[in-house]
Amino acid sequence: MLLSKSCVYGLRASIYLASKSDEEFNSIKEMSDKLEISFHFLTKILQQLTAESLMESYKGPKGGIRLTKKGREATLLDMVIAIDGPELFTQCALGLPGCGSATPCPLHESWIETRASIQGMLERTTLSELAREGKQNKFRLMADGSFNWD
Amino acid sequence: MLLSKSCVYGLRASIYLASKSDEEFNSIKEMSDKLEISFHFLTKILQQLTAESLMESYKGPKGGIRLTKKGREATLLDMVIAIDGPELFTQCALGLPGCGSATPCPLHESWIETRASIQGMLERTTLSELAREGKQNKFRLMADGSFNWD
DNA sequence: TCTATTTAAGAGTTTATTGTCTTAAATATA
DNA sequence: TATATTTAAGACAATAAACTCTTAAATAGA
Ligand code: FES
Ligand code: FES
Repeated sequence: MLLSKSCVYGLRASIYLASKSDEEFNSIKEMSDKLEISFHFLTKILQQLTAESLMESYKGPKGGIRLTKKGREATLLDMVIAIDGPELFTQCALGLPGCGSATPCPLHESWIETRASIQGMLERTTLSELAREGKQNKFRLMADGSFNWD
Repeated sequence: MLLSKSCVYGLRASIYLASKSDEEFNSIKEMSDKLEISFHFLTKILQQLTAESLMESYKGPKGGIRLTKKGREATLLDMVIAIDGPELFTQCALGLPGCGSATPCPLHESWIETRASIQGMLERTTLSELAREGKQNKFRLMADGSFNWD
């Protein structure tokens, strides 16, 4: 799979949050219910993102999580790298250490091009854009189309 | 990672075999030594490929493995699908079931395009080509450049 | 035929990923 | 201040991926 499950969950949550008001803290429990993601697992992933200042959380009643300014302006690539790390965009397609034109493997030329196209696609896409389009076109954010963008 | 380790090992072995004579059976032990891949693990991966008629093996002294005609004409995509399955090229980037334009997620349009570019890159590249170029340019097939194409 | 060699097959182990559960810390509100 | 609510943190469990080991089957060559 291109992205880990953690990453995919993190992206879905990010898009969810991007579709919400900037100020309000959103309950993780409610989000995990709506997106059908394990609550505790999602919490851990979001903690990674708060550690990277892409989100911020607030404890207690009325508490929850929201995107920071940085997070709202972030691209999918930023989120992916925060969760899965940059390896996908730096590593050799054949898993050899030190991918580079100095010591290319047979796939190198093709791969750096394809890799750049993956990266470019993630870089071009901002969370707010995605959330806006998702809301507008009622794209789904969970298995069945039952997700409600409000 | 884009491809599983099994897949990457399988690809490296496939390129290795493509650089060898069509008729001779190549010792898996020798190949696993040269490519620095666990012998038993590699054997299992190659068994998958023989099951798909991309390779054929022969037991006993002077035994080994070689590409079939089908295997020699195969593209990287064929090898990848034989080992990792077609999921990478059919599944939703957000892991939602049933990726398709009928029930798109917010990433769908971008992803099918990028996915096609990955597939295209693997499809364009045949094993024999890769082996020929690798041999010619002494591209590396293992960690250090010490691999010898003969 | 006997032995050594090599792949096949399957059980078992280790490690990483994914997911669950419990307890602690913060905080709003009664 | 006491309680309920919510995230934080870490231990724990289940599953999957990666890797190892053992035994069986095929076969070349002595
Ligand atoms: S060295 Fe293999 S892709 Fe760059
Ligand atoms: S439905 Fe998500 S990528 Fe197609």
